[in-house]
Amino acid sequence: MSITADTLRGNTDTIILTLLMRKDSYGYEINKSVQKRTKGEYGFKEATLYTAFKRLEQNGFIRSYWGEDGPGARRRYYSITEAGRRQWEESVKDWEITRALLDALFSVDYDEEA
Amino acid sequence: MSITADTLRGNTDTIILTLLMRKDSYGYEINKSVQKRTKGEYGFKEATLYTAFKRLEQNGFIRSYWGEDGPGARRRYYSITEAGRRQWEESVKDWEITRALLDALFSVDYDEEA
DNA sequence: ACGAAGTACATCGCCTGTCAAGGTATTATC
DNA sequence: GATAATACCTTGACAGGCGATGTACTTCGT
Repeated sequence: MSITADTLRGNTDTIILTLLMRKDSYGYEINKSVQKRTKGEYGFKEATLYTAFKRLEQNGFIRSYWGEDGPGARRRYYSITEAGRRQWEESVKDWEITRALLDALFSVDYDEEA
Repeated sequence: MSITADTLRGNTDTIILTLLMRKDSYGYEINKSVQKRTKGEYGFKEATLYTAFKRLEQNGFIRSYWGEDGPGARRRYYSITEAGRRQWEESVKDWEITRALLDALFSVDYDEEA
């Protein structure tokens, strides 16, 4: 696993929730959105993605339904729940805290006597 | 595991390297420094800390030696190697990239059509 | 003198998220 | 009719974090 992916670990769920805040979506599309937002620098491995959906649904943060039969392969759509929105709020706050912690911990200019 | 700890996962090694860039140190002291820098918000679990030392030493990023016998319990000191410094540079660059990725991925204001 | 708390190191075994590898099915393109 | 793209899913292994536990020495309060 690359270092980037390791730092991203555990944020998969929040990334998915962020995209579902916008609109209902399905696995393949969500992954394309991630790739677009990161200019191709990051994308989920499929196994990671579908494990995350399962976890999120089990936790009650998302709900799923099969898309209408149109042309193309069948799609399982996901929508975020109220609990999911609350979880998202918390996770983003948490990210901001963690980001500040790591910025401090990676600083070589820190004054130990402060 | 708290969300914070999960995001921090994989950054343990870099945190340790950062502190060793400053001066040689030992487990207990390193952990105290982490707590000080994060104003008590974060600290390693001992098991995490000592596994990290092992990993870092096996990778050639740090070297260890027993401290002079003084009063108090014996201490195993660690010093960062040249390879460790290079690794640190890379990891911090990586953190900056990942930080930007997550900031983008957690944004609800992102323009999908951009 | 004695017990508690602090300093300091170390290991074992479990848990969790990631991912390589494999599989299924449909549609579009050449 | 083959190839690529779309779309979903599962299994098993791996790696890092951590709870629990153990060792040993020192300091401090009473």
